[in-house]
Amino acid sequence: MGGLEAPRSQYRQVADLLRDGIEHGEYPPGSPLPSEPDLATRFGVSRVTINRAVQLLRGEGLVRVLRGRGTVVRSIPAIRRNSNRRYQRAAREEGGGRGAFDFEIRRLGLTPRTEIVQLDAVQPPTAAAAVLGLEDGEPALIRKRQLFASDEPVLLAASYLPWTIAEQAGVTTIDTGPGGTYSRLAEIGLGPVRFSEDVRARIPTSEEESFFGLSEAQQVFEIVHISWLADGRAVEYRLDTLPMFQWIMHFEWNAEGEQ
Amino acid sequence: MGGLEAPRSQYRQVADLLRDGIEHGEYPPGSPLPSEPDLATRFGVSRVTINRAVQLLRGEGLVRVLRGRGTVVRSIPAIRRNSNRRYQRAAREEGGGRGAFDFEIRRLGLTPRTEIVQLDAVQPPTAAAAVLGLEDGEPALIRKRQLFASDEPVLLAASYLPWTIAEQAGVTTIDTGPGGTYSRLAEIGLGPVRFSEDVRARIPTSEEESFFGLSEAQQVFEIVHISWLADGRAVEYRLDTLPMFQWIMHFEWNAEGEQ
DNA sequence: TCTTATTTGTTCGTATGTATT
DNA sequence: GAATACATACGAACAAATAAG
Repeated sequence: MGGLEAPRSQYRQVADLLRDGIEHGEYPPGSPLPSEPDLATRFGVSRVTINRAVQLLRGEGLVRVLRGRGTVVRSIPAIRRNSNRRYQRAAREEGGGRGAFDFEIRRLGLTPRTEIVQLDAVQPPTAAAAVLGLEDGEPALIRKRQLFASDEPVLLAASYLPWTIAEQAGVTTIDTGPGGTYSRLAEIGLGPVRFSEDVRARIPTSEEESFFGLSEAQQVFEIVHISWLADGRAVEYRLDTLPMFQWIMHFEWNAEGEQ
Repeated sequence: MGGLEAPRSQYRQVADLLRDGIEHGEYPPGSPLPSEPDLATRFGVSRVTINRAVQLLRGEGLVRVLRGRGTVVRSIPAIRRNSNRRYQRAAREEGGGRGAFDFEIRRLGLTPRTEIVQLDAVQPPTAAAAVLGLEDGEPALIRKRQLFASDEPVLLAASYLPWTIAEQAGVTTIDTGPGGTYSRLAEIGLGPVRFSEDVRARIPTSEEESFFGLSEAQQVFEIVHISWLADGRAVEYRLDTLPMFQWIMHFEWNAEGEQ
């Protein structure tokens, strides 16, 4: 046995102890945990039990496990995603950054970075096509981005716009100018007036798993963001994927009526 | 080995097969999965491997595991939580129910049920006291509820109101009347005009674990809901806890300005 | 109530595979 | 290639919860 008691399973007790160690500074952010054989000897349990405990911490986002190298304590604090503020012009343009993401990250003293991994005319997924009112065969602009906070991957975003609108607004290039896509849309009279978001949790795709360094037991937030025009049409369909432990989502709205 | 191939681990392949079986009707909602020894023989793997696969499905909310009895396929579909609609008077009063929760559940053809487990004057948690502007020692009304959809536990809610306001509004009793607490608050001129919600994922408390039937690896949504008055004061601090797989959260808001 | 069979939960020792240094 | 570190898998065993008698 080795000192660990019965009512709570050993791997959960080990996880509790390691969690305490992380929160109390014994294992500071960025530092490695002892190796699993080490911990097994230290706690007097088998390595399988240690591994299971570490999987729990991994699921909580407390550690990042690097196969062949070791396990390190994560260092990026939770990022507050202000859904309302994100889509106000002031927030998009402030600080010279290209959007509210930059602001959210810099506020934490971290360095934001955005990589565009795809910028193309494509056949949109059926869900996106339906929302955007695209006929069969009508193309859409896809803008797929990877976003980082101090080199930690924190967000995957895939945005779809009707190609004709994207071309007219001049947002088919990498740099969409000050204020980004929304400001260009506003300039041609197609600025969205209302937004909706659907948030759910799901298991990551294998692409997301490797990008975020997730285990298969961890889940991600999936946010379906839709930008609406005054006449009820949608101009943008966007799919955001976020590691759950990395974000706090903030929403605000007024009480009655249709706002 | 037994027919399962290398690049993807066996327990994940087993999970994939079981997931397919559930989605394709081989194991319909409410039906039991074969026992773990059975599945071990069937797939030609050890029972530990089967157990691990089932834990994955459990984490996704596809099955409910009952120790000593077996594993059954869950039957409650994802519930759409419309944060905006929830706090409109029409939604609160419609259908004769006592709130938007009833509506959301009935829409799915399920039977809503609410149990009040605590209704008291208490010292609020520090976070709640700070938001509500309560001095040290000032009491708050706590209204703690368990909510069910066709007897499946789907939501835990703990709401805090300043006691003096709660008494004045007449909401210190179990039945708060048509439209609920918000309608009573409105009647004394303290109807909230704005709401905010902070959504994050965290591991469940042991209370939540047993109430929702979660494993330790599953997480829950925690929603901090605050109801604001026109003068910037808060009248309500509420903590909602939801099993992640059970809900889709919907938000809507207008584009510019302070709305 | 007690007993027994069934079912899931946990743990170990051992072994092998894969990734990194 | 060798050493180190994490990932997966098996067989075996026991614990804990449940159900049937």
